[in-house]
Amino acid sequence: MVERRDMAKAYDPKEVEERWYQRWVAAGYFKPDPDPAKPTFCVIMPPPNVTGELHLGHALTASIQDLLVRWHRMMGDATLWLPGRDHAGIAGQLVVERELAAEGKTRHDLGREKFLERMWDWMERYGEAIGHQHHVLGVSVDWDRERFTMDPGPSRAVRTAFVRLYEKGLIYRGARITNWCPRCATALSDLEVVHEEEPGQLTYVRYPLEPLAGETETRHIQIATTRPETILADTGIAVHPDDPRYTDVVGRRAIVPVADRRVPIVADDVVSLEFGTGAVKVTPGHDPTDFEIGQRHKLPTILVMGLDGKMNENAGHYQGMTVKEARPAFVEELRERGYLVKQEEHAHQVGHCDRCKTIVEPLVSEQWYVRIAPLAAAALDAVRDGRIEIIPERFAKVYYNWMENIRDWCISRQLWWGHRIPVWTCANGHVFAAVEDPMACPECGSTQLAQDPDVLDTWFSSGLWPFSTLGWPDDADDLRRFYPTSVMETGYDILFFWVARMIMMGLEMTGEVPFETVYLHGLIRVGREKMSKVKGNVLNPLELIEDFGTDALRISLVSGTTPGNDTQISNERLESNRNFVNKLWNAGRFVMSNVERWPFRDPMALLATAPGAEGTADRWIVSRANAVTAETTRLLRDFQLGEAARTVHDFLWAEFCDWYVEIAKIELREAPDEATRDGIRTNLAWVFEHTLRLLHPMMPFVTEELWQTLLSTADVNGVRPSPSIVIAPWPAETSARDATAEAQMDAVFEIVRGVRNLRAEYRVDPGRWVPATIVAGDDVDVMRSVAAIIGDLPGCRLRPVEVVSRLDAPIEHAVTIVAGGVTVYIPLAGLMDVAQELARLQREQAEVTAEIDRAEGLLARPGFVEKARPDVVVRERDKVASLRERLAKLDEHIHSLIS
RNA sequence: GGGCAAGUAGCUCAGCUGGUUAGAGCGCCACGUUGACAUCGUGGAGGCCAGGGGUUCGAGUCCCUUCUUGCCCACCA
Repeated sequence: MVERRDMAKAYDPKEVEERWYQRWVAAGYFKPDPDPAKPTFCVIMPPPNVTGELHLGHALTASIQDLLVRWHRMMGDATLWLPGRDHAGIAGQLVVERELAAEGKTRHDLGREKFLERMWDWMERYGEAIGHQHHVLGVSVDWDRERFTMDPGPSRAVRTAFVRLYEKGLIYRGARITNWCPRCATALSDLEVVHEEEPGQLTYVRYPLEPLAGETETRHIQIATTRPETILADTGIAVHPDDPRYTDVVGRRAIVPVADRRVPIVADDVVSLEFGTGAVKVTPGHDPTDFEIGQRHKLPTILVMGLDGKMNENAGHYQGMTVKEARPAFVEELRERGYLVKQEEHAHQVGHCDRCKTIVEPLVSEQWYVRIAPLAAAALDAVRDGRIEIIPERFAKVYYNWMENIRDWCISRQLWWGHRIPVWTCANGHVFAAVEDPMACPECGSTQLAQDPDVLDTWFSSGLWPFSTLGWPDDADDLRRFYPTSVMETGYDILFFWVARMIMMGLEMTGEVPFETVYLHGLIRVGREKMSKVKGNVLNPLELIEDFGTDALRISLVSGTTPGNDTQISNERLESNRNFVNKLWNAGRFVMSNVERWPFRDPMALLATAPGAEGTADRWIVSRANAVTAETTRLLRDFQLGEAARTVHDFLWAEFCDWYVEIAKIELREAPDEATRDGIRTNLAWVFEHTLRLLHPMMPFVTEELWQTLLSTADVNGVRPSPSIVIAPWPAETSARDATAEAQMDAVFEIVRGVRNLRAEYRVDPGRWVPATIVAGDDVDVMRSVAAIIGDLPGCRLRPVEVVSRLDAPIEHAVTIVAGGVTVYIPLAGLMDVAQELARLQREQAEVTAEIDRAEGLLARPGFVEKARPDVVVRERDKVASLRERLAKLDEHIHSLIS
C-alpha cells in the first residue's frame, strides 16, 4: 500500500520539477521498450549548436518533440528520442576565436593542435550546460544514446559517406568561383551567404575599343559596375546577342582601363538589355555570373584579391589595400585618366557571411564540391511521391523550388574545427580518400602522406545525423530497428540547411528516406521582432522557467500555435498558462480531498462505461471525457498540436472545473447514502485521472505529481497500475457517448445561465435565497433529478425548488425564464417590476424571433433543402421547432403580464 | 524579378477537408471571498473576419483582384 501523499496548498513547480526528472531518468522510462513486436516511434533531436545557451527556439523544439514523444510512448510504441549536440563548425570556431581575441590572441598564435584542444574544452563545458538545460525542460530523451557530431561513431560515418561519394564521383575538387569570407578566411556554401540590400553606387566606365585597321577615331564601349575595383581583373566584355546597339562590336576587343589589357567583347544571353548600358564587364575571378560567362567563352581568370580580402599583386599599386580602400582610390584614378563617365546611387544586394556578417567576396579558389544534381533528383522524388510528408504542406513547394535550382555544394572549409577531409596526397602525387587513416599510398606504397588541411562543412555531418546517430555505417541494432525515423521536427529556417541535406544524404547512403514526416515549426518572436542577441531581446528559457515553471512554459509554446507560423511569446501568455497549471493543481486538491479510497481499475478496462455514479451529470462528464479523448487523439495524429492543447484545456477548465466539480459538491452533499457518494467520488477521480493523462505530454511535471498523488489513494485491488504516468497508457478512443445525458445537461446549463443572468439583471442580493418553480411538462422526472443542482450551483441560490409538470395557478410577482425546454418561475417580492419584466421578455422574444426568421429563411432558400447536407437540414428544422416552442411560451408570459 | 505567409474583439492569437448566432487568453465594466482555486468565480460590453469582385443553397474558410506588413528565394553587373 502506497502511503497517501499530501498536497501542498500552493503548487511549487520548482520543487516538483526537480524531483521527477531524475526519477524518470533513473527508472529508465525514456528508453525504448525492447519488445520487438511493438511499433517504433523515433525522433532524432536536432543537435543544438554548442555555441552557448539554449534559447526559446530550443525550448520550442524540445516542447513539441517531447509532446509527440511522450504521447507515442503512452500509446505503447517503442519510443526513442535521441539527443545530440553539434560541433557547429564555423560558428563554434568563431566563439572560441572571440574568446581568444579577448585575450589578445588569434588561433594562429596557438597553432592547430592547441587550438583544437581549446575547442574541445569549450565544447565540453557548454555541452554540459545544454544538457542541464534540457533536463530542466523535461525532455524525455535517452541520454545513454546521446551523440556528438565529433564522436568516433558519427565521425566514422562522415568519412564513410565522404569516401562513398568520392568513389562514386559525386565529390570532386576544383577551382571554381566560391563565396569567400575574408574574416573567417574560409569558403562558404551559397546558403551561408545572406543577401541584404545596401545603398551603393553604380559606376559607369568607358572602355576604349582596340582600333580596327583603318579606323582613325577611337571608339568606346560603356559599362556599368557596382564593384569598379574588380575592373583590374576583367577579362572580357559581354553584351546581349540581340542588342542592336552592340552588334557591330561583338568579336572586337576592348582595352581594360588602367590594366591596359585587351579583352574580347562577347555575346551572352545572361546580359540584360535594360540594365545599365547593356554592356557588362566580365570578371570571372570575382563574380559568379562572370565566371560562367568566362567558362562559356573561354576567358581567362585573373584574381586581384587574395584570401585575406586584400588586393593582391595583380592589382598593381593597389596591392595591400582592402576593397573599401581600393574602390574610391581606383574610381579616382579612372576619373583622372578620363575613363569615368558617371556614378549613380544604386541600391543592390550584397552578400554577407551568415556568421560574422562580413561582406563575402566571390573569388576563384580550389574547393571540394558535392555534385548535387543526382542527389537532389532522388530527394525531390521522395517528397513528391509522399514517402516524406512535409507539414505544413506549403513548405513542400519551397523545397521543390530550392531542390530544382540547386547548385553544387561547396563542402570544404578552411577552418580547423570540424571533420578533416579524409583525402591524402602521397609524395608521388597520388590522391586518394580513405575511411581509416592510411599508412601508405594504395597506389605506390609511399608512406609520405599529407592529409588535406581543410575541414568539412558542419552541415555535411548534420546531413547524416538521422542514421549516423543510430550506428550507421555499421549494421547496428538501433539502425535496423529505428531507421527510417518517424518525425523530423525543426524550424522552417533550416529546411534547406539541414532537412534537405538529410533527405539527400539519407537516400544516397541508406537507400531509404531518413524520416517519414517533417514537421516545421515557426520562429518565436518577442514583440514584432525576431529574437537576436544583437537586439538584446533574447528570452532565456531558464529565467522563464524560474518565473512560471516548466509546464507553463511548455504549454505556452505549443498552445495557440500553428505549424510553420511564427509565434509571439509574452508574459501574459505565460501567466495565463501558469494559472492553468494552478487550476489543474487545485482541481486535483479538490479531488484528493474527497477521494479517500479510489477504486482503481485498469484504465484500459474503464473506458466505455461510466465508472461510478449514475446521475445525469456524472454520465454527462464521462461522455464528454470520451469525446475529448477522441478529439485530442485525432488532433495529435494530425499534428494539430495547438488545437489539441486547447481542447483538453477547455475541457478541464470550462467543463470539469466550472461545471462538474461544482455539481459534484452538490451531489456529494445531497447523496442519500455512502454508496452513492462513492460512486460520485469514483467518477470524479476517473475523469480527473483521464484528463491528467491527456495533458501529460504537454505538461509532464504537474501531471505526474498529481497522478502519483491520486494513485496513492487508489485501491488497486489486484490491478497493477503503471509506476508513472510517463508510461501509463494513453486513454483509448471510444465511441461511448451518452447523447441523452449531454442533451439534458445542456438544458441544465441553459437554465442555470438564465437564472444567473436574471439575478444579475435584477440586482438580486447575491447572498439571498429565492424560491423557484420549474414547470417542466413531460420532463418533470429529469428536472426533479437535477433540481437541487440547478438551485445550488454558484450564482443561482434557488431554494426551495419545486418541479411540476404544469402550473395550477399563476404565481404572483414572478419573473420567468424560458430555457432548456422548461419555464422557471422565480417570485421576486419587492424586486419584480412589471415594466422591466415585460421589456426583458420582449427583448428575448425579439431575439428568438430573429433567430427563427434566420433559420426559416435558410430553409426556404431555393436549393437549400435539396442541396445541403441532410444533417444540416435536420439541425435547422429541429432548431426552428424548439425555438417556436420557446417563443410560444414567451408570448404566453408576455400576454399574461399585459392582461 | 519570383514565391510564401500574415491581415479575425483594445492587445496576442485559434478557427481541420465550406455548414449553428465566429472563439480563447489577456485587458475592460459590474458583482462576488468563511474549505479546490482571487494564479478564482458569476454576469456583461466589444468583431460588415483588410477592401472589391466571383463560385455556391450557403464563404472567415474556395477562386480572382487590390492594399498593408513580414519572410524566403534569385547570376541585372
